[in-house]
Amino acid sequence: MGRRYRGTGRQRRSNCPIACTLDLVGDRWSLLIVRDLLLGKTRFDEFLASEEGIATNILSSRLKVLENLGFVDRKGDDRDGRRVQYSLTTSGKLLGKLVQGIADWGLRNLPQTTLAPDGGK
Amino acid sequence: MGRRYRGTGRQRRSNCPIACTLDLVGDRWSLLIVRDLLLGKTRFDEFLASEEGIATNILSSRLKVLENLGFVDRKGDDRDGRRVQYSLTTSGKLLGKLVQGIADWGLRNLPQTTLAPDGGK
DNA sequence: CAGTATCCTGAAAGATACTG
DNA sequence: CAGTATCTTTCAGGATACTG
Repeated sequence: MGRRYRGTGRQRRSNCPIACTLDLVGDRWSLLIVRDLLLGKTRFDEFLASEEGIATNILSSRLKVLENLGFVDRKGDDRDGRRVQYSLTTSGKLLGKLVQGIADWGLRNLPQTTLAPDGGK
Repeated sequence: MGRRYRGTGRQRRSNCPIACTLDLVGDRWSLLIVRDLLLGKTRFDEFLASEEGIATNILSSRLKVLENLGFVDRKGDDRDGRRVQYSLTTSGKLLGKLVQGIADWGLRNLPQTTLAPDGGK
């Protein structure tokens, strides 16, 4: 139950908005989860199924961080633990815009990058 | 003299433009160097002086990667090793646009982030 | 000034087994 | 289905000394 406000738990290196963003969500997985949410995925298993292959413990941890940061909303049907749904908050959608910017840049500037052939699922 | 095309040397996890971008420049330091270049810094020592405190070996390594990726140009006065100048290539400036997008997002969405008080140097 | 070369450590990630 | 709990590994990053 360790209290950690920020992202991957790193210390904030400076007040630079770029450095802070990196310290918050600049890890290997967070933005890919945001991507999946943008694509309409809502469930734990769907994130797990993405081709990059995140581990369950990492996914769980990142979802909690994103929730704590106010980017992700978790709707839990808690007595039936099988209907949990994740979605982007308003704030998370703004982060999603940034993720889309990254996608746009990647598509234009990195050879052999393509949008997911599964069309979002 | 190990040959590594990509960024931090990670394997490409997928063809997703977001994942590839992260694998390429999604580490703790690369985009901060791009930031410094945007701010007009050109010399090794200037990057070292940034408040986040990058180590010499990491800086050296990242500059090489960014150069190999075509984002950074190194103008070396090689017999006088004291006049090396780094700058963004055309391609690097496009990456710079992405970095600015991150800065904008950070400024709007992360409390207590501010632009560098040193005004770019 | 602009790096290289080592050594070392911690934390992030990965693998796996298990649970309500 | 949606996680938790461990254990292990790796490797990116940090510290430091040295060099042309």
